[in-house]
Amino acid sequence: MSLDMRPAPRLADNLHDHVEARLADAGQRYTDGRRQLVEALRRVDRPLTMYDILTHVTDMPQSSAYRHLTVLASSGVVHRLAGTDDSGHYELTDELSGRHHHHVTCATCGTVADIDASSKLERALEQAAALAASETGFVIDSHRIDLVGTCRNCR
Amino acid sequence: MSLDMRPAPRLADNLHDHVEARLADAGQRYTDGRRQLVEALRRVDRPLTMYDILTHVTDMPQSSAYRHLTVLASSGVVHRLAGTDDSGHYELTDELSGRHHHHVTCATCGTVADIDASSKLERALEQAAALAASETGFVIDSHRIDLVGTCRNCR
DNA sequence: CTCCGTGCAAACTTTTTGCAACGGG
DNA sequence: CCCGTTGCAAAAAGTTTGCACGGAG
Repeated sequence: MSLDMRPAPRLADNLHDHVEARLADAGQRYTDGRRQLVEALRRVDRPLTMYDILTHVTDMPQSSAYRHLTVLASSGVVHRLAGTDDSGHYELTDELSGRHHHHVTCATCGTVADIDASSKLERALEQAAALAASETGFVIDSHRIDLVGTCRNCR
Repeated sequence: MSLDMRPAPRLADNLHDHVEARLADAGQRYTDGRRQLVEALRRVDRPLTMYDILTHVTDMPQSSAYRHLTVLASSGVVHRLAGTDDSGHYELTDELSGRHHHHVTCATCGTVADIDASSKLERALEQAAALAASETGFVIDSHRIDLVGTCRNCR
């Protein structure tokens, strides 16, 4: 996991160029399969499960999707989140999507939606991170709020 | 998931009585195996994986542990969290442990530690929850912060 | 006596990996 | 040509379930 020496792209216009550059930094190629996955994650703009992904990217073997996502994750292109159920969810990283955000998970169906981060919230989280560091001895890399609730469909 | 009509025990002195009452409410018995699990979760006082649990509670079949934890979770005695890795972590609920708290996960080894919630943080989270509700149409049940970092052992 | 709880083994879900073939640089 | 990428199938890891027995109420 290398530090980000590259200026953060605030918009996703030239998304694929940035993805390619990140992959190149990690010594990886931006192949067609990987491009399809990035494109799907951009289009849907919501954390997707493997099942969701294979619905949007047909004719890709599951194992290839996992391998691509692993590469994309370690290159800082995508981020994997856990959710309340057992399956992982994938999304473009904050740096590539251009917005820092958090998540809300549906306790019933496991769907994850994004919420944008407010500055007030961020300040509170910074404090929480500092507190946690001093209490637990952890070095905090990142923070994330996960709210749990019930989505429209499950009500 | 029933509402909590029972006064929250602020201390865990009579923990087992409270557990028994919650189970009784759900029409369940407080058997020896279940007691062993609750006792282990109390002793270690940190979210435990199944692997951890079976280390502390020897001579319990894994399937029984899963079944007990499912019962305990649906009775509001334990809570299951996701973490960054693929395996679930279990802990006593806030109501039984007597303290509302959040978590910090080690990105390297997956260990999860607790952090107590400050009132300032809680206020910020309430606001975030309200914002999320209006933006996404979710009804928010609970909130949780998950900080990600590196623990002492992994540095 | 009747269920609930328990153990064992097998099934199921999600994710990872070995191996061989393909193909771009 | 070489090495990274891909597909297929099998394996691994985590969790759930069917079935039968035993013990508590």
